[in-house]
Amino acid sequence: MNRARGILALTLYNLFETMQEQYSPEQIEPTIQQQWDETQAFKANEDLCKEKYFCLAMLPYPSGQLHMGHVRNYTLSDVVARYQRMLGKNVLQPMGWDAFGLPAENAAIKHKVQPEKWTYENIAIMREQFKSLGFAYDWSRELATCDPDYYRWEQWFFIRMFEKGLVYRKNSVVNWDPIDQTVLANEQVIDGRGWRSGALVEQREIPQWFFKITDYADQLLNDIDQLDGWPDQVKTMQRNWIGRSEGINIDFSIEGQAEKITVFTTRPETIYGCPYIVLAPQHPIALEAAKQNTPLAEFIEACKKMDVSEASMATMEKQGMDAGITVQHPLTGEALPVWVANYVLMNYGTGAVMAVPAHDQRDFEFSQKYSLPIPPVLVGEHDYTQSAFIAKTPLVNSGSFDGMDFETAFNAICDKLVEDGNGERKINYRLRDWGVSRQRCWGTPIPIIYCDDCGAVPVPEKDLPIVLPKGLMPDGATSPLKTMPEFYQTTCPNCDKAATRETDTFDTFVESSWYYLRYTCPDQNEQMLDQRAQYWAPIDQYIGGVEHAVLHLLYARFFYKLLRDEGLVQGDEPFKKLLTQGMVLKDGMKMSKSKGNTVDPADLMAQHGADTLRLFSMFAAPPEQSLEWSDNGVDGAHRFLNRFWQFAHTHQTLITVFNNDDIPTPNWQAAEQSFSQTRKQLHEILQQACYDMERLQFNTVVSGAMKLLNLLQDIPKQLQQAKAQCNQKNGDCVTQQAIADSLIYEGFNILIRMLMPIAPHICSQLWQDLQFTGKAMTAAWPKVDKEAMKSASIEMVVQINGKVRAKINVASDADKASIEQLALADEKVKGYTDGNTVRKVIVVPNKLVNIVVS
RNA sequence: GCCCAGGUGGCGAAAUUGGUAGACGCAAGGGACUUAAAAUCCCUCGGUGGCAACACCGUGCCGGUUCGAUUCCGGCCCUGGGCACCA
Repeated sequence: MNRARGILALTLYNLFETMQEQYSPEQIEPTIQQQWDETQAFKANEDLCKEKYFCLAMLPYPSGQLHMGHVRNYTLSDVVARYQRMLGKNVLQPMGWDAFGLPAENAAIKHKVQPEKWTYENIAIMREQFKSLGFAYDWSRELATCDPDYYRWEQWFFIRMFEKGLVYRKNSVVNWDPIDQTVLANEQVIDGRGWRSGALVEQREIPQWFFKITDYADQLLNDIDQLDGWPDQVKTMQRNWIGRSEGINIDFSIEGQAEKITVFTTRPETIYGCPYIVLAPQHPIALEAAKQNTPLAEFIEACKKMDVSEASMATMEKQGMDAGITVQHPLTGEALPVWVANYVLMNYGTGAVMAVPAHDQRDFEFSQKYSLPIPPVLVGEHDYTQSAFIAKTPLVNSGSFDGMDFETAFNAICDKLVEDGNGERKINYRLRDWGVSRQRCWGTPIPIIYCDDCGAVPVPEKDLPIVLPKGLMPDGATSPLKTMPEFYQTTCPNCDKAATRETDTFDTFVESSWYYLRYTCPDQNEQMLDQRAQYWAPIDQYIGGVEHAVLHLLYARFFYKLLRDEGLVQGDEPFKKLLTQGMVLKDGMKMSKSKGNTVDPADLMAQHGADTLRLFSMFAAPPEQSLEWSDNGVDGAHRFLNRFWQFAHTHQTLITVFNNDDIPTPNWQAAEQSFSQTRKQLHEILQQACYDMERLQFNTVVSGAMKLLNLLQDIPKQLQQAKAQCNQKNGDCVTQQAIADSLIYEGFNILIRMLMPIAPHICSQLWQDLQFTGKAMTAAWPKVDKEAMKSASIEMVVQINGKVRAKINVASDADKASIEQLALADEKVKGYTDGNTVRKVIVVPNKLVNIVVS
């Protein structure tokens, strides 16, 4: 009986022991998260005494469940935020929801659920998932862009811009589905057909609202130079998107008419090589000509039977038709035919180009197809049956301009055209004004009222916000706002007559162009932004997907300048540093529901915990590259955390004792060589981690942490050897033990701080278990001990003709001459140099010696 | 079509940006422990040849610059992102 009880007690005791030592994220993580909640650990205050740090990841669209792209994006941001906090900065990291948009309307059509309900339910799910991932957000600043308290300020600002003349209304083409009688987004057009109806999509012109972003083209271009913290690739993409080019508008007078056709060109020096000019199908003169020309009218009509995206325009087969009118060449006086072709874009330049088939590839292909002339006007041997000759060589066949080089000819011809009244120098931008009207119901209502007498009248400030009606239920056809008189019937603010509201809503890019500033004062009900915006702006680190490299980031930069010009913020640019994160792939493909290759972060969290997921997503690839998903890799990350946990618990007493009694300063002089080497490596790893942290290369920070743990796990073995050695020498083995212990303490202390930003739950828990001084929340980033890294000698590589042949040990302060001598004296090296002539010796200090022999 | 990236072992990657290619991890193979399995620990692991020391080849392909190139230059091939109404 007693014996049985004894065995039971022993078993329980063992069980208790194993439970203690078991790494259980499912217990640790909620506990730690609750501590953060209760202490409002991440609530940010405007503290003027501390250096502020605004860290932000692009706000998510609340699509439902979290996907791995979210986990990666928001972990990156969280690691930066926590790291900066450890450096002592006053960190703000908020979170919000890009809550308007098409998917909510699609869900409404599919599941008969109101967009608002769907959106808020998704937000609730995602908020919980974010919380269980342990992100250090200041939740008190959370915002959703579909909240009238948010979008009222967007409406207010739009009206300010209207009053300033920075917004206007004009006709613009959209994709029209003739069966569903609705406007389609580009993504809803599949192979030229409506996604639901299958009808051939048509281009249709409707009036829409525009922001005059082109007024800011030069600023948006020039201020790119201020963006030192942005990747070059993104800056280049933005420059190219704005596409500033210097050229000239040239008038070609139409024979027999007073009217002229104006073309824009950046290559006026090739004007003698222009055998015809080409109009976009939507060009007013083309439309005019089509009135008396049925085949032309049919051709223009046919050009409308396609979607409006630039990609489909550019890949489409070039087609054209002679418009039956002629113009006069401004320099030769020659009569030139006018063509209409689908490859000329109405919304770039003047919608008309002078063709120079010999020196422009698109014109060349067009000339070949329709057997039009290809007269060369530039010097150079070239086969003009194969391709256009693209170079800037001197002119030929160009009258009095023959022989001039590119620059001289460019200026001389421009001057001549301007002098004759046929030209005007012009700087053109590829950038177009930003069309913000959307024919959708789940968006911010555009605050405009149409009155028969007064025209488009802005809603008075006192009537804002214009709130979306409740109970919206889109059905895939006309926007419900257009069928709700209670929404659109109103009176004119000017004359009180019956009037109609605008039923279009804003492009959701408008919301995402300024949300980051609203985080600074989400509770401000009197104005759009207040003094707190001045404290926090600009964003110190912005993080988001590469797919936003142009549009979102350009619109946000534009809006910041608009806000600056209204005195609401200071400075020119909203984002000091930018990190563009790569995609998450599986089997080499982007993860998506349609491809059926998704991995559910919720499952993985349930299985391994948040820290494992965070660790893996930081470790698997550098932030900017695409990340290949691997289930085995996740297991590996979990194994590492388990090893980390086990190590702490194996050495628990040791570390606790050291911590409470302060670390004895070990006598490193008395240490065996291997211990100083280990300590040197330890600080080298830390130094690398500091460097990698600054350059946001977290994958190598994780590998550094792994190396560090491997190093610490080797110390007991080293101790055994050291003890054996000092026994032989009758030395002080107690000292060796003390040194090993203090190394373990020092190394683990560094390790736990190094991992804190990436795996904050396990680190916080261990910090408490090991009774480290102070709170885990206020732990500082570890410091490198430069002394530890000093060493009397270093190893250098010796190459013979660029191939590594030997290694030598040299004093760390040795000069080049003595290093060279040492290298040449090496036995292995002699084997290569004997009987050969040493031509040259290159010594790279601290790295290598290369001996060139022959 | 245009603009921007990327291409390194069986796989994810590293190489502080012209200086030891493959750190760290995954997978695989072998071994220890175990009645067994799991877990854990130890060893091997770019290719070819060789018992071995070692030799040669090797960072998408072709060429160039350099004592030295994954890194710089020129040309090509492939993959990914963006192209203005997906966000």
